[in-house]
Amino acid sequence: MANMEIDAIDRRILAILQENGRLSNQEIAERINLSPSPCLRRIRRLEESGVIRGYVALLDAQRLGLGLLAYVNVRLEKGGGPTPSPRGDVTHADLFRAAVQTWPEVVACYAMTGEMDYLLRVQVEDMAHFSRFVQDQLLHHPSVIDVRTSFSLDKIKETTALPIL
Amino acid sequence: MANMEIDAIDRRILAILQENGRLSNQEIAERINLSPSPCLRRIRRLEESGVIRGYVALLDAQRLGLGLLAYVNVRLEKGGGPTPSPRGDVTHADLFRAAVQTWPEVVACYAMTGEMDYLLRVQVEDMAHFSRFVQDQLLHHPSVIDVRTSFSLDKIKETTALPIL
DNA sequence: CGTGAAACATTAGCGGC
DNA sequence: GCCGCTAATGTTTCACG
Repeated sequence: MANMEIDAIDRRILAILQENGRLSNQEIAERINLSPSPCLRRIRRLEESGVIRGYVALLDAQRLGLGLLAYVNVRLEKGGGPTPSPRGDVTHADLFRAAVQTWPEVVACYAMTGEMDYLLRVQVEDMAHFSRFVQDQLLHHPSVIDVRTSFSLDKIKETTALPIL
Repeated sequence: MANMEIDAIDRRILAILQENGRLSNQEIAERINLSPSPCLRRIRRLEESGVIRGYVALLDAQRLGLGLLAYVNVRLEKGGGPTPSPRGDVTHADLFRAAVQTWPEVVACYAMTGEMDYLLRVQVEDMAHFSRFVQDQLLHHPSVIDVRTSFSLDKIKETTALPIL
């Protein structure tokens, strides 16, 4: 089911769901002028095919005491792991990626083109917490060479909805 | 309702909902050993207070033909707007922020500390589309001085769920 | 906080285009 | 193939103990 046709009606359903993921099937059916059963069949098909990756609630970071958002650029050592082992090497990239999965304050991490190797989105309570994270986790990690941080001063725009229409 | 107490039970509800925003109230109530009505009352309270900002479906960008993700650092002109007007000025920042809202390919934008003024997350079909966006929109904008782009090579981690437990 | 009943939503089966 | 109807099942919601 990796490949599937997505027609204009599917796109309208997706546009609605990525703005409000809890609308009832009936409500969605009404908005696209379809009866509930074919509408539901389409939604299930989009879910099972993986076009819809899932449904989530979005929370307010401020109100949960996570008021500090940072983007951190990380550069790693090149080549094999920290113990230069024979072959079938664990690379620095492998080690770093595994570590990232265990750090809860890192909510996103991408391998990037350009000067730096990785871009991390880090969501924490305050500067004290962030400082501890950088000192004790990031800079402490054997694969990390260099770290450059920018802090978010203001959120101009932020949406999980993709421009599909 | 800006300030409200969030106890351990609320946090467990939030942790569940930010992983699966379509679970039925009954299912959530079971998982936290509560009966459906107080559970629903808590959820409604969290929604109305704004701790839960909303519910969304997350879509697969690849399967929707939006396979290219870029982070773009933007630097703006300093001071008042492009027509150096008397006072009560429209600043370059104001102009740029308004433009950002109208660009669908920009799914996120933050004002940042550091060398560059803004960080944009841009989601597009391919390099051709991205190139058009930079040339025709970004560089064409009168407030923009400088633009530096990095492209995502690999998604190591990405979650909308905040580390609240 | 929990119970229960009414209102509402989801889902599978079937006939028609 | 895809749509829309109906009927059974399951879920949400609210008044009340």
